[in-house]
Amino acid sequence: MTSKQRSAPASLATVAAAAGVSIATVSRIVNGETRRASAETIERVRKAIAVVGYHPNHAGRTLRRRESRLVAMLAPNLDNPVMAAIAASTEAALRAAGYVMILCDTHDRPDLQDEYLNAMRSQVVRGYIMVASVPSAVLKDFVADGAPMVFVNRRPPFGRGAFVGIDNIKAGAEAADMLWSAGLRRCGVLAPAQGSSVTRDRLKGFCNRMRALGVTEIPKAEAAGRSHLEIGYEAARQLAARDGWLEGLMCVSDQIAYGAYRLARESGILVPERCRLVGIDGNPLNRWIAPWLRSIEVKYEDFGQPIVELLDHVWHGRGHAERIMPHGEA
Amino acid sequence: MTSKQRSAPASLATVAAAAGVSIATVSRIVNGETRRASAETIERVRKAIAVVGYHPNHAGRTLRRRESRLVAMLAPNLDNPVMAAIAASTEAALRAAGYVMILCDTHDRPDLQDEYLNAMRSQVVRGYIMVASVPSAVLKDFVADGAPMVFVNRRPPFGRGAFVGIDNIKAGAEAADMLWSAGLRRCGVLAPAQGSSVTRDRLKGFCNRMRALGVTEIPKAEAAGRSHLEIGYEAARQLAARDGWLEGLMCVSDQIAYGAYRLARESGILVPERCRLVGIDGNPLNRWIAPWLRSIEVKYEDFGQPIVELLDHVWHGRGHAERIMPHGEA
DNA sequence: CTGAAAGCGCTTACAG
DNA sequence: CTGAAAGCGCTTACAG
Repeated sequence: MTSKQRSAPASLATVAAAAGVSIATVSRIVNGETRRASAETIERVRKAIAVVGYHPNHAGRTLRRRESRLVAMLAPNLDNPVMAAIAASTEAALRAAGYVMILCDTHDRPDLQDEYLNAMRSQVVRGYIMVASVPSAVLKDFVADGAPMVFVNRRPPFGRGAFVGIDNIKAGAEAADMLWSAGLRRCGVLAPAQGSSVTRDRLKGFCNRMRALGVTEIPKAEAAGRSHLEIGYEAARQLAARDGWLEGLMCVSDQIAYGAYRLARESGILVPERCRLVGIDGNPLNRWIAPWLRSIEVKYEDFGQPIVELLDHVWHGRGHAERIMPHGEA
Repeated sequence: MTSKQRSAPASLATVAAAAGVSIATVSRIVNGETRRASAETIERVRKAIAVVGYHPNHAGRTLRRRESRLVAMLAPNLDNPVMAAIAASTEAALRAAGYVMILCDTHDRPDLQDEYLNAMRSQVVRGYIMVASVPSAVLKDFVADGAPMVFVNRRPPFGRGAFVGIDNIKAGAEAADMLWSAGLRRCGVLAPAQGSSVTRDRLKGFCNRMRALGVTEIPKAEAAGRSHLEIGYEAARQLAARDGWLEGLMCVSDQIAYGAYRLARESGILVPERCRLVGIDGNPLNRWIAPWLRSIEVKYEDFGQPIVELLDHVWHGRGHAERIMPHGEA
């Protein structure tokens, strides 16, 4: 109701002039420094703010305070549902704490990660949330500098750092149990080639458990690809070509299971009757359109809260804590 | 290799002192104002920048220039794959043009949309990309103020504005053709209750085409719910209870089709043999795990480029253009 | 209870 | 080719 067409935006000075007080006073009131200020002045300033249509300019505040309310999240691959769930919940938790999240898509590339880290530093962001980070030169510098960071899913590639994620070894073991308890003995694993620590731990947990159960041979296929969907398809193809269709396949992620499913369907293999698929992640879509998939469920929509808590720890210099999130079957 | 542990970051002044020149000179060189400057000075400054580990502080620049390189995208519901695809492609296009995107999740709520619009203005963002915006008080003010905006998918709720989206009426008509050409005559539609213009147009296009083909009765179910998945499930339930299972169902979005699929499966109805489902959006996941769904494909990953182009138009005062994106069958 | 003043880091006309 | 200076909007010790 107040704004003028494209005129210069109102500043503290505008308000001060309109209210007949100093900008210091306006600043205090804007910032809720209400305890020392006469009720009358407060009222006059509030009115002036409404009249001139004042909105604070964070560039000024950031410059002065040498810190902003911005928090950067760097994540690979926005269209991965796991990332989307983490991003959505973190965004909500940060907003509740009075912060604004900047979401950067690194495409899992070290060069883009570095570009964004630099860009975010230039924005004077207050913290960095690294989801599935990748080793890179600038990241190394940031860690060495003690930049406030929380790592999610993948552990920090350099030194120590706050971390939120699940126990992937345990998750892998439970995937093994799923297949075993269904009576399946000849099972294989599908994974991305040169996977992250997440992949490695899930594989390790699975294989160790299987061996503990007495299974000595665990056929494995690793493939490269632009997405886990393609990786799953290709890895399943390699495995089927080599060992035929096994009774069960443990897929390192649900998306890999989707890829394997497609090949099975195209090959006339019934899932889960002829070949059972087990995944990890618990994509919420499963119960709607992939009822054939059993999966170790991870509640990524619960990650936001602990992520923000750990960031708070780091800000207060309380060291690098960890939050190992629970997971279940689904 | 240069950064010190948590010391104050280097500023232009630091560099200037180290290089023995004025901060004006450093500023020019940092900004590539290289034409007027001796090669020797440039070299000296470059060296000093590396030595002190200088990185620009955008708060200072923004304050001075009264504009930033930040662009805000406000979108409902980050975990909707349609939004994810639009966000990812826009982010890439903006980055290529030298901007940084801030992604805000409005949860389709007017109050959050307003909160974010205000917050983004405080960040001095240079433009606003409103994906599926909702009518709200602050949005109205922004539009009246002539804030640089591009609307995506849903048309601007107030006045005129730049727009990127598809021809939803045509898409609805083509969905009708899909069912008709498969020989199906008794078909219904599933939609969200109180849908947006997108929903209305898709419905309108579908019904008009069906009527043109001689179909007089088009059973329709509209349901409310937290997600299109639930809406699809519930709408299908209502329709089946009222009219039994029809030969075909046109679902206003793929997610609605997923919901309907779940009910069909639970009801022992074979899809697509007994009941054919047609959706709109062309979720890339379909070819992997939902081969039973035919869908009008929209290339949301192509939206980023035109969105940034229109933003550019607006910035240069070239008025409010539109880009109607193509769609196809899939 | 309130204000004058310094200064955060940067850009940019202006002078030389 | 380079620099001194003003000023963007804000916060905050300090003085009163």
